[in-house]
Amino acid sequence: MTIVENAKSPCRGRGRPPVRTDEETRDLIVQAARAEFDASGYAGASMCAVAQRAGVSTKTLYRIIPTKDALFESVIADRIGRFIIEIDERALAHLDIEQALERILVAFGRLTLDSKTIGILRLVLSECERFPEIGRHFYEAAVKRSGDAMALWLDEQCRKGLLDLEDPQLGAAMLRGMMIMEPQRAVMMGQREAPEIDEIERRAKICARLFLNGCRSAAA
Amino acid sequence: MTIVENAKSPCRGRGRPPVRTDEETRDLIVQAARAEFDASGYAGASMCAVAQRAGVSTKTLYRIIPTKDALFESVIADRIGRFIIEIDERALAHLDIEQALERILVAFGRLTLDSKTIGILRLVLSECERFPEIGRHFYEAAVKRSGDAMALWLDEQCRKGLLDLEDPQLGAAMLRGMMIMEPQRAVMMGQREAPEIDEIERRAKICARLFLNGCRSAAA
DNA sequence: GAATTTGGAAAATGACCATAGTCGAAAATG
DNA sequence: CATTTTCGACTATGGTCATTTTCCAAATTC
Repeated sequence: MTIVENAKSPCRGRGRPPVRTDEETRDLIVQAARAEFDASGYAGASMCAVAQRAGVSTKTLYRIIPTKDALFESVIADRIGRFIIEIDERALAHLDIEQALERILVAFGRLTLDSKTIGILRLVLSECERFPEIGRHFYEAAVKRSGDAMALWLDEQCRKGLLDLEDPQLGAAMLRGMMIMEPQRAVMMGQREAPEIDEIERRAKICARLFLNGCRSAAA
Repeated sequence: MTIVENAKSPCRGRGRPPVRTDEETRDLIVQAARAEFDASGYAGASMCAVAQRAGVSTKTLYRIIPTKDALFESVIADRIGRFIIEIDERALAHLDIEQALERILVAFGRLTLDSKTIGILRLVLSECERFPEIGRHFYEAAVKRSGDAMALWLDEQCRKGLLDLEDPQLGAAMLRGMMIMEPQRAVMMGQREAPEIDEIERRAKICARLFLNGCRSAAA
């Protein structure tokens, strides 16, 4: 008695079969919307342009995602998972502390200095007044989570006696700032291209050394 | 034979005297526009709302500032002078290097962690795709100039042998990042209030110590 | 082929906006 | 009071946009 089936099950229904599943269409739309919002901001983006970019009609667009607000939120939600940096203790175990921190900073830099990431960040910053939920969600899921991961690692190094830090959260915040603020801001303002991997590595090396020296000396 | 007088000289003209000078009206409008753009972004702001906030008619608004673009540029231009940090060598001369750096960081923090400053920064970041001139101008006049001032000071300390830095520009960038990125971003995302002066001072102290220790140790 | 279902193209709707222009009430001079 | 000037209230125009609706050409089953 399964009256309700998957709406898109392939072999039922008499009419014209769907070109794509709604899932796929949804993806197309969200990708298109990301590009459009990125180029024009929330208020400047046009639903019509999104539909064109996605290659669907506005009718389909509105069937899948019913309002512009919902579309914007979908775009952010779709990307938010990519803003988290994982720190894998075991992969770093065989490295000395400076090399390990370098690795962590490189991972963080690759993530946050990527031009797509910066595009989303700009969107969030621009619109978080209009969509406080998005600001909060992004901050919790991306900024805070990366910070916590770093702080946890720093705290562990302290417990191992390799480091002396009063406040690992603050230390993590400073590390992130010294690593990415300047280049990220320059990219966001259109004053330079996103840095290549070798620049990120160079920067990470200098940051790691300066930071660790700063802490070790403080301990002495 | 002075035929052309000041357009608003108080005692000529037979008709109704102007309520304000055009200068004053212009100020009113720019202030109102700052609030409106800040609240709604460029595309979302309405000229009508700006006029209402300023308490003038749209006619007057357009007489003083002829287009929305020009208004936006006026808002940014009006504020851009406030984003520059001056470093007064003589005022710092009697301090040791750590105290001096602390002072510099406090000045920089007060400037860049102020909620009005952050509002303008958000505007610039949001709209610098639409107004590349604004992005460039802001970057040159604010970001770069502050950075240069700091780098110059750092370089001088190196020459005095108090510091060992390969790249003072990079050092200045890192200092700024560690000092302000995290709190500035949290404020911009609406996740906290702008920090009070004592928090800024605490942060400056920690930054200065960590940074100087980092550099000195690198020299040893 | 008839019935049925899909989704694109295009137009319709109702709102808001930048910008320009008209009108007239107020306030000063002579 | 007549004249002159300022400026706000109101209206108009041409445009864009989000959202809805209509119409229709496939594509599939029976």
